[in-house]
Amino acid sequence: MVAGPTSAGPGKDRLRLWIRLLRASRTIEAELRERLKKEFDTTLPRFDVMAALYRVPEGMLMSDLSRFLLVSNGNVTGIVDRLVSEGLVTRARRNGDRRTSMVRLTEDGSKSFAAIAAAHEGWVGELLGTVSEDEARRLTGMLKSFRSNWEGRE
Amino acid sequence: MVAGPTSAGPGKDRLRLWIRLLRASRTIEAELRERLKKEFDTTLPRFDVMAALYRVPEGMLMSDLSRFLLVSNGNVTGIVDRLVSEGLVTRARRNGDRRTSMVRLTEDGSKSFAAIAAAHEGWVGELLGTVSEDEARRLTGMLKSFRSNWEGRE
DNA sequence: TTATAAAACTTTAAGCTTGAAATAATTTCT
DNA sequence: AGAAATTATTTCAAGCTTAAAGTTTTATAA
Repeated sequence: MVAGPTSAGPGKDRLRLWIRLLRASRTIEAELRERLKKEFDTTLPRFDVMAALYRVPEGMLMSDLSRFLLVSNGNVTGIVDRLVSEGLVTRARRNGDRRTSMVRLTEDGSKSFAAIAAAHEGWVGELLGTVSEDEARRLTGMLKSFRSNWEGRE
Repeated sequence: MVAGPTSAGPGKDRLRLWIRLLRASRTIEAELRERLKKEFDTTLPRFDVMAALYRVPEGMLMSDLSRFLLVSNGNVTGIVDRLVSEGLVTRARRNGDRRTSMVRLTEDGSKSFAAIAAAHEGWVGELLGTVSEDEARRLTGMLKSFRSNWEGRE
């Protein structure tokens, strides 16, 4: 997935783009993961879940989290389990539908996340420092448009 | 890692870019993983290792693979173990330095990879279909330049 | 030479990830 | 109402991933 095209030819430019895209995100991801571990003793998946919940004080269902984060249901179960055991998140059974539970950040979780998110934003700014703000906006637009075309189709 | 900025402000554009980048690569990666599984009963990590080896008939050391693929040593050990047990790869002890071993594709592995790689390239072309070849080249250039600036530093 | 350090790998423990199977609760259909 | 399908979630097995610790071999140096 990270190696270059095995030969030249048409369509190779998109393959090259994909490889670049993947290497870039893996490299940045690795760096962020390492810093999250070192500075805050946490992980990317935990950070992801907390970031999702931070925007929605009323909480999210497990399936909302799963959809939003683009990961499987079972995956979210495990991560939330660990966050609960650390007191950063709660699972509240609901009256209306007893299959579901609302997942929310605790006060601790919220404070904790705010601190981590601030550092995180700084890191991303640093790691993407050579991309101008203007260029960043353009790239973002390109990525946004190409994604929506095929994803979520059936 | 996949949620948006928690507030507005300066530096947010790079954060937005990072989130787009990550969502894009996760979405594409998930699609490719699924197809590799369904069509060829293999995985992305196996494909990555085989792609790396395919370019180098004389083989690679474990540490070369690890460096090239941006993953840890122990990780490569496990993946190569499985590829060996499937007969797609061999580990050849070396006379010169008995700590190391050369990892090579077997003939089976090589044939198998060629078929998978052809399909893979088609998929990537399809998934990135809305990006023109020209745009792909420009994006690739941007990604290349911003990466090299901080990665591999000390 | 012989201790010491360095290098190349492997092993291990903990956690992440998926897809599939299992549970439980709710909805839909007849 | 009762059966059947759907929905929300958890559990499970297998595999991926890392960092850290351990092993073996090679290089360095006193």
